[in-house]
Amino acid sequence: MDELKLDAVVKTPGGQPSTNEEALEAIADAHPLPRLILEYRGLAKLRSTYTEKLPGAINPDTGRVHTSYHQAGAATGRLASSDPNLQNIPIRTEDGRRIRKAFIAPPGRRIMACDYSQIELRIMAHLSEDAGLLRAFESGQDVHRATAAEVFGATSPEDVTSDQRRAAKAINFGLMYGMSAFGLARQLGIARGEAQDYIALYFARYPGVRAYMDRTRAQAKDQGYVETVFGRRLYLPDINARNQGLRAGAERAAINAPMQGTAADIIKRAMVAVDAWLRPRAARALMIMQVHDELVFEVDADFAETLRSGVVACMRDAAALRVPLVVDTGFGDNWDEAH
DNA sequence: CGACTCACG
DNA sequence: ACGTACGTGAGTCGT
Repeated sequence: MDELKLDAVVKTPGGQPSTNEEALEAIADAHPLPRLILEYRGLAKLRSTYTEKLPGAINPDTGRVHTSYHQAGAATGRLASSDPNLQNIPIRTEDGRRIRKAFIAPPGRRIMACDYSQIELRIMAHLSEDAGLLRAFESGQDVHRATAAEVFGATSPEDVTSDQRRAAKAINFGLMYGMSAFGLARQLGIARGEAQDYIALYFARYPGVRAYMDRTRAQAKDQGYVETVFGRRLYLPDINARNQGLRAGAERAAINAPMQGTAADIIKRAMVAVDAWLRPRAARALMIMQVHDELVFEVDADFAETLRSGVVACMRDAAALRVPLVVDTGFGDNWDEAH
């Protein structure tokens, strides 16, 4: 970067000039090299982590890849997956999806994927009891579109542009992570002041969400922990630290953990229910993977619809919140098609 | 073994 | 004023 006079705009946690995707993207217009490096890195990652590793992970006795799930692997209550990690199989790029297509159903069977729709935002609606958010989910609206209509003042959700919806989606996700105006600005490529305006507008339209977040921070500082809907706690030893960076990090974790943790509780309850439902039907279908808000099955082709209705009921009824839980399902001969 | 990067929700 | 979005696992590189 020195030689080509390209300025680094991002620093690593160690204070060095970063060469990560964001940093290279920022200087890609000044020289052809950054984009070539990104392209190479993306392909090298897919090859070294997946293409060259997964075939060696096939168990010769079963002909399958078996991951390890860790029940207490993540602080929030999520499962973790390792050796190999099957919770980070690519999906976001076309080349990546070629990896996912390699996970196939045996002859005569199909893959079924079932995922919770917007589960963490639904939990935020439940916990905050915010009237606008509850209404959006109760009426089955596209919640990012509804948020965009509120924040950007569209007369109706149909008038929301794709850019407005994208910005609203970033706001919705960012809020659940305890983001700042700076973080939103960076995510959207806009000025800090503009991002701050969006956030202020959001909280004006969804006052229950702001009150909930203030409550959660206060409770964390007071009690030293936050908890999920079902009462499972995450202790936050840094929540009152004098070191501002540590303290701010703990505050963001305090905001996020009840939502991420409740979602983890709910899908685990669903898995127990699915297991019980499936037990007398074990020859017809297997629950084979969990990916945080998704369950994956293999199923006899002629049993697929029966499985779908059984699993959807288990997942939908795993918790009774102030908003409905919605489950999306898909089938395919491979995991990619099932989405 | 730590730092960095990047795959996923 | 300050740093700046949550939670993971794994590959590569340098020490």
